[in-house]
Amino acid sequence: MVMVMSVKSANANHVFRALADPTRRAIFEELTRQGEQTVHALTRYARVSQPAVSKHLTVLKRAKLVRHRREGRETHYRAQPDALTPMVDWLDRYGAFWRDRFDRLEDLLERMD
Amino acid sequence: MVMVMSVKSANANHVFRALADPTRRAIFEELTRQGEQTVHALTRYARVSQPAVSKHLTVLKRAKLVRHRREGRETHYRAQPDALTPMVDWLDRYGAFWRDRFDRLEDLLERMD
DNA sequence: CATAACCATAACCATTCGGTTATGGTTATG
DNA sequence: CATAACCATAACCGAATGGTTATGGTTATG
Repeated sequence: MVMVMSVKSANANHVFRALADPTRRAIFEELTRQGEQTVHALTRYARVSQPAVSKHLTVLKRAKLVRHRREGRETHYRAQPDALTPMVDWLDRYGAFWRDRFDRLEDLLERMD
Repeated sequence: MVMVMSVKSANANHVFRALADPTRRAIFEELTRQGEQTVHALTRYARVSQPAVSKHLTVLKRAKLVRHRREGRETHYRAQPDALTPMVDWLDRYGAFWRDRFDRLEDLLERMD
C-alpha cells in the first residue's frame, strides 16, 4: 500500500463544495478530457461570462482541483485529479464499495487491458 | 458486468449538492456508522435544531441517499449507499483512478480477503 | 381525556452563491 | 505607440441556502 501524499490535499469540504456546482464540474471535466486550457477557451466552452469562469476557477483552485500557469497574457489551467483523493477516501468509508466489489474489480481489470 | 439498477438513481446533481453541506454529510455518516436512526436521535447528534435536521433529511431524500420508515410518532431514517453510484461513476471517469491503478487494485484485493 | 413527545411544514432572516457589467493591469499586435 | 486581447477583481443583484422560532398534526402516556 503506497502512500504518496505529495501535496497536502485541500480540505475535503472544499472539494465537495467545489464539485457541487454543475458549471464547475463541467469545467473540471473539460479540463480532464481536453487537457490544459486557456480561460478564454473555457469561457467559450462554459456558457457563462469570462468573469464567471474566473470565479469558478478560483473556487476550484481553493480545492486544489486545478493548477494554473501564466504564459504571457493568457493563463492556462489544468486539472489536478490528485485533489479528488479526499472524496475517494470518503466514498471508501461511507460508500457502496463493499457491494459490487466483484463488478468493480472486473471493470477495473477490463480497463487495464 | 452486471447492471443491477434496481431503483432509478437520483440525478448526480442532487447527490453532489446534497453532500456539499458538512452537516448533511455528518448526518449521512452517522446513519452509515450507527444504522437506522430517529430524527430525534439525529437532532441530538447534529448540533442544530430539529427542523434543520428535518430539512437536511429532505434534501438527502431527494438525492435518494436516505430512506425513511414511519413507526408510530417517530420516523426512522437509514442510509442508502446505492445512491452514491453516480458520484462513484463520475470519479471513475474524471477521477484519479487511472493513476495508482495498481495500488487501488491491490487495496481492493486486500479488502476482499 | 389532557398532556407530552415526535416530526414536518411554514414563515422568516442573514448570508452565500452564481451570475452579470464595469474596470484596470499586463501583454501582444498593427 | 496606440490598440486590442486576455484575465482578474470589484461592485452589484436576485435567488438559493442554512439556520432559526412558531405551529400544527399525529401518536403515545399519565
